[in-house]
Amino acid sequence: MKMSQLAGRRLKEDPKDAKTVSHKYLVRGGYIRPVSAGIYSLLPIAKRIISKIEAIIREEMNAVDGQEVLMPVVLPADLWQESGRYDTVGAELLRFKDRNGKAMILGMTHEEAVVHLIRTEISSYKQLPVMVYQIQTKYRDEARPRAGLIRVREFTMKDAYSFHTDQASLDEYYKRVHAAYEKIYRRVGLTHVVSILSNSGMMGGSVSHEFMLLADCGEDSIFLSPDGKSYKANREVAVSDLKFEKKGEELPLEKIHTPGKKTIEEVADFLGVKADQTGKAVFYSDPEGKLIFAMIRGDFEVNETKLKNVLGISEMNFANDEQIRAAGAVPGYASPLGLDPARIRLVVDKSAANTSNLVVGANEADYHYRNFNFGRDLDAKDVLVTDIACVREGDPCPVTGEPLVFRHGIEIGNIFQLGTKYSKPMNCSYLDKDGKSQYMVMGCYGIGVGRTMASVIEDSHDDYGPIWPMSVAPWQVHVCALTPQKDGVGEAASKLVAELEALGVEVLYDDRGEKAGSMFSDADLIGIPFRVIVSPKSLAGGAAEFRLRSSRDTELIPLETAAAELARRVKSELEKYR
RNA sequence: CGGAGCAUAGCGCAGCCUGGUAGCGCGAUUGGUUUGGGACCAAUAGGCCGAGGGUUCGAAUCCCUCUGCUCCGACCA
Repeated sequence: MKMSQLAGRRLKEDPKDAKTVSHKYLVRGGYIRPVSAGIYSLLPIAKRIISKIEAIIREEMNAVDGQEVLMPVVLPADLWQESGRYDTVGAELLRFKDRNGKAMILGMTHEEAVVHLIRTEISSYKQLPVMVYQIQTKYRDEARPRAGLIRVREFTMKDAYSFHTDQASLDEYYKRVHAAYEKIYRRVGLTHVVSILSNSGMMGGSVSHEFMLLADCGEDSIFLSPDGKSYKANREVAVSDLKFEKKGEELPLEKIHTPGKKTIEEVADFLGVKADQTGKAVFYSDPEGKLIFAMIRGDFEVNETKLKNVLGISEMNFANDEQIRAAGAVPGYASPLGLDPARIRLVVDKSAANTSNLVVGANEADYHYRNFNFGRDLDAKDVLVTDIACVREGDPCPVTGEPLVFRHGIEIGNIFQLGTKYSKPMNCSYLDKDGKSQYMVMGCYGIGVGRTMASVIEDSHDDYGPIWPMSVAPWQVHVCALTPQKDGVGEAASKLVAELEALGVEVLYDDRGEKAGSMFSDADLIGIPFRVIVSPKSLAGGAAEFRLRSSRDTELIPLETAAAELARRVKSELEKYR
C-alpha cells in the first residue's frame, strides 16, 4: 500500500475532547472518525487491525469447536417479548416500527435470536453440545458514550452461544472458552488482562467472568489480591475477609440532641466518635415503589449490586425524602428503630449488625441514639443480615488475608453461564436418551472487537503513538523513502517493497517525499512494528536502515538480502503471538 | 435522566461583553527553494457564523425556542 493513496489523514493536534490515550491516537492517526455520538466510521488502518483481531478470535473460537454463523441486526420485538426482556431491558434497546407498524428492535445481544435459531435446528441430545458464534454489529443506545471506542453505541462484537444437555457439560465447556479467551488476549498482544469474578445478576448460582485490561482509564473497579492471582473480583461482587465482632458491654440506649447534624461526618464529629461507631441508613425504592432500607456501618458504602442481588430485583433507585417519610423514617436522622417492618424492606449489613454501641438516627429531627445494638434493639428475626458493603482498598483478601489492591479495568470480554434463563421461556429443548424433553443449558461468551483494539493502544504506546504488536499491526513493515526523487532512492525503495510483497509481507510504503520529521511522526502514529528507511545515505552503502517502532536504534541491512531477512524477522516476530 | 459547557473554513481557535464589509494558525491547491524528528518564500481556493423565530435601519454579536456534541454523575445485557 502506498501511503500517498492511503485514505485518511493524520492530525497534528490532539482532538479537543479526547481524554484517553487510545481516543487521541485513533483520531489523530486517522483510524476512526466520529459520525454521531458514540458512532464511528473506521478508516483503512483501523479496519485492517480489526480484521486481524477478528481472524485471531475466529481461529480460537473454531479451535473450541465453534461454528460461525450470522444473525440479523434487526430483529422482531416479539422474540424479545418471548424471553421477557422486551419489558425488562431499559432504553439501551433501540425500538422502532417497520412500515407495517410491526415492533422491531436493533440487536444489542443475541440470546433470543440464537435460541430462535437453535430450537428449530437441534432436537436431540446426540447433537449436543454445540456452539455457534458470530462477529457482527451490535447497537446499544448508551446514555453516555465516551472515550472513543471504549464506550460506543454501535460496535462490533464477537458473541458466542453454547448449548448443552446439562450443567456438567456447560462447566467443562466454560473452562475451555475461558482458556481460549486467555489465548486470544495473549495473541492480540495484550499483556495486562485478568479474568475476574463478575456479577451474575439474578441468575442465582450461575457463574460469570469478565476479562479486564488493567488500565487507569478503565470504567470498571476491580479488587485484586496483592499477587494479582489468588483473588480477582469486580467491585460489584468483591468480598473481604473483614471480621466484625461485638466488643465490650452493651450500654443502654441513650437519646441525644444532635441539632442540624445529618451526615455521618457531622454526627461523628459532633459526638467525637469515629465513623465506624455509627450506623448509616441508605434508602432506595424498588420497582413497586416499596422502600428499601439499607443499614450499614458509617465507614462503609452500600454496594448496590449486592443489595439488588440479595433482594432479587434488577432495578432500584434512590428514594426521595417523601418516600422516606411515608415509611415513617426521617431523612438525615433515620434508623430502623421504631419502624414498621411490614412497610419497608430492611437489609442490614453485617458490619452494622455485629458492631456494639453504634450511634444511629432516632427517626426524629435533630436526635440520634447512642449505643444501638442490633439484636437487642432490633429483633433479628425480622431482618435480613448479610453483606451489602463495598469492599475498600486495604481490606483483607478473602483468600490470602492480605490487603486488597484496587485497580481500574476496561472490560474487553465476558463469559457467562446462562443455564436455562432463555431456553425455558423460549422453549428451547431437546429429547434425552429416554425420549424425555429437557431444556438446553446455555452459556454465552462475548468480546468487544473495537474495544479490544482501543485496549491494545492503552496497553502499548509511547508519547508518539501506538506500538502495534506484529499480530494485529495494520501492516508488518513500514518502508520510508527519504527524498524518493533523489539518487535512485524511490526506485530502490519500490523494488524492496515489491520484493517484500512477493514474499507475502504486508508493507506500507511512504512514497510521499515528505520531510523526514513529518514522515516519522506519521509512521509513529500508524505504529507499524518494523520500519525500514531508504535514503541517499544508506543507499550509498548499498543498504537500508532497519529499526523497531519501539526503539530508535537503527541497524543497516544490505539491500540485496533485505527482503528475505525482513520476511524472516516478520515471521519470527509473528511466532511470538501464536 | 440530573449537573456543567460548547457549536464561526477540513482541524484547532479568535471575534460576541460594547451590533456596522468574516479573521488567525495548521491543513489543502499551484509554482519555486528544500529534505534524518512535524522546513521556507510567493500566490490561490475554501464560511447561510448549528437551526428556527424575535429585537433593530442593520445581528456571528442582544433575546427566545429547538437541535447536536463534549465533560462530570446516574444507568449499563
